Amino acid sequence: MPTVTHSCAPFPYRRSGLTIQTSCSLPSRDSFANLRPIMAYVRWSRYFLPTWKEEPAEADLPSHRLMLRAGLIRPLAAGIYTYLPFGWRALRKIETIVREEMEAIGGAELHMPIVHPAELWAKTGRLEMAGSQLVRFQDRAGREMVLGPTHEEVVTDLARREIQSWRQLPLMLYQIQTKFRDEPRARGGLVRVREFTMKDGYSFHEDTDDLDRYYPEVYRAYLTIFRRCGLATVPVEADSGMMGGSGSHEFMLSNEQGEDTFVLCDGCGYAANREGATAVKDADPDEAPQAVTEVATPGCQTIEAVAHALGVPTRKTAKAVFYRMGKKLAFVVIRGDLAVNEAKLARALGTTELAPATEEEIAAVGAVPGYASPIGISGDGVVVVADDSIPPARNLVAGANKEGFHLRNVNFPRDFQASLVADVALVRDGDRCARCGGTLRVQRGVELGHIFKLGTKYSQSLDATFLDREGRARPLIMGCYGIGIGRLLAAVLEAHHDEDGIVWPGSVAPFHVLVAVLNPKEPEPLAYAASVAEHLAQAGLDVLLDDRERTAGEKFHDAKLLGIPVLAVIGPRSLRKGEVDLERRRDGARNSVDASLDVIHSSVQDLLRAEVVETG
RNA sequence: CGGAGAGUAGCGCAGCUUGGUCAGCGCGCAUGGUUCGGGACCAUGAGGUCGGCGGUUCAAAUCCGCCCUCUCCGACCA
Repeated sequence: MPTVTHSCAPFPYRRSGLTIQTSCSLPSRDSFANLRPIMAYVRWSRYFLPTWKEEPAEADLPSHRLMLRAGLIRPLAAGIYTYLPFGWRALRKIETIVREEMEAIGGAELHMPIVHPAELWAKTGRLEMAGSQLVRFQDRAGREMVLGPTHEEVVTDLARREIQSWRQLPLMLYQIQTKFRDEPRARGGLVRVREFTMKDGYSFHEDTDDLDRYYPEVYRAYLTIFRRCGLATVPVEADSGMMGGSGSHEFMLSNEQGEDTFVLCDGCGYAANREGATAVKDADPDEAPQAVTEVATPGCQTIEAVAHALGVPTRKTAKAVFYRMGKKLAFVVIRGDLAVNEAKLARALGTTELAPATEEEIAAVGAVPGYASPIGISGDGVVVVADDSIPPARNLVAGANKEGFHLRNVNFPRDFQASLVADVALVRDGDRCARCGGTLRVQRGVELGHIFKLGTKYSQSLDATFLDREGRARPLIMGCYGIGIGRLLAAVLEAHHDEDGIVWPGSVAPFHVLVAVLNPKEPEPLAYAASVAEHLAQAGLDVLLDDRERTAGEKFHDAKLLGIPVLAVIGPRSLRKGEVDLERRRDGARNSVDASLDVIHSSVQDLLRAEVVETG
């Protein structure tokens, strides 16, 4: 057997979880049998963990600042990050939790490609729908390709080829994979990025009953995953949006700076994404319709100005809002105190392409911007939509379609008609709950997970069918389930930090213990600290040894910044007394224990057990 | 894509209004020495085409134009 020589690495060249032979020649075949797993610790002096003393100017969110300062990530471009070793460890801890819970509900992990043929996306109609978020390019043969922003198409194509019989169902496939979406606006560090790691799962069922039975299992698994990561999430009813399908929930972490908005009832617990939330619209006491009269309102182009000029509350006005959908114009009439929810409007109109209309487009249908009136508007080019707040309202002030004039006492449907009456209003903080009459609160949050009952949207368009028990070919019933792993990591930091740095929940901490030698230049303390680290690592703990030649102050500050649950301090002061000082990151509690390996080990374990209770 | 802000040494910033000792400060980094339990001290030193291109001028980090990048708000978001 040939001997390959290479330079010897200085001790220790063993990293956690790896088995690296440190001899200078490859071992013989037999010697592999003697290798046993080496649970090694990590020496900071030989690790890559750069920390920053100063706050980065670019970052706003606490999680983003901490990830940069504590050496978890580094930016490459807008919304594109490198995970450094410390951050990658945390990410892998989270992935492990996700894997365990997915396997627990019968999921089988696979790995799908990141590059897809565009043709596949054309078949489901999402090639154009996904629009500019979908990165497209050509391979050398000129074939159109895309970077996968999600994998419904690919997994359904796989199912089409492989699933023929009801006997193969149900099936849950999942992966942890990189996605790329060219977001128009990346923001907030890892909260909203363009390249990201996602756990995406897809279930296949023979009928909707089976999907309905399985869906709650995933729902519960998601709650478990987030709880194990130390996060209390709020499941909210969600809009299934461009995914299609019949039911959907988002799992939100309540956070002031979150990228999403949801509504929570303080009475019955009703929770919904703001896109789909409904609220009671109190109607004013019924009053007799009055005759329409014209009134001069010069310079009053906003509802507030008109209401003020005429001395009426905004809820006694009708607001006109215009959207362009394709070649048509949507003329939305809504009570003046309410705002239009574009997602609801799009759903009511059965369209996905809504854009605010320009003044020219508004004028083209005969309306006067600022004084637009639904009265007398008709024609093929315009669809009048009345919010359901309009029919019960009496004697509203509306535009007169004449520069500088409004109409008093406008009533629906006496004075104008609508093609459609629907709830298209945005829920406001303080609105009353449609279910229990309680008060709705609008909250910002970070969307950590999203689950959908897809139904047959993809199986139909990709012709993924199976033979049912009666021998009939039917499209697969599907569900899909996503978790943003990097965003979950960011959320952990949002929820678990203090002014000094990160405070990891034990379950996802990159290391369990940080062993800090205060005087690593002295051979004996360093050797002793190494033996402590080795001992703890052999016991199965993830250990980082701070053997850098830094002042004690720097080490203590870095320890707080990194947020490793337990800090073991080895310095001359305690060593003289035959002790080691242990400090818990969560509350700063300190105690000195006898400097024997076993005592240190059991003391550390005690502290870590307390962590599990607190976060589990 | 709209609105706002910012690009000067690895990080944080000053200098720009009023063009000319204006290539600076703090931290970090390197070397030597002193320190050594909560971000120490002294000395010496390395490091920047001032985001890019063009223009004005005797002279541009500084004035003008175009472009690029980054951040925040909004639009958008399976």
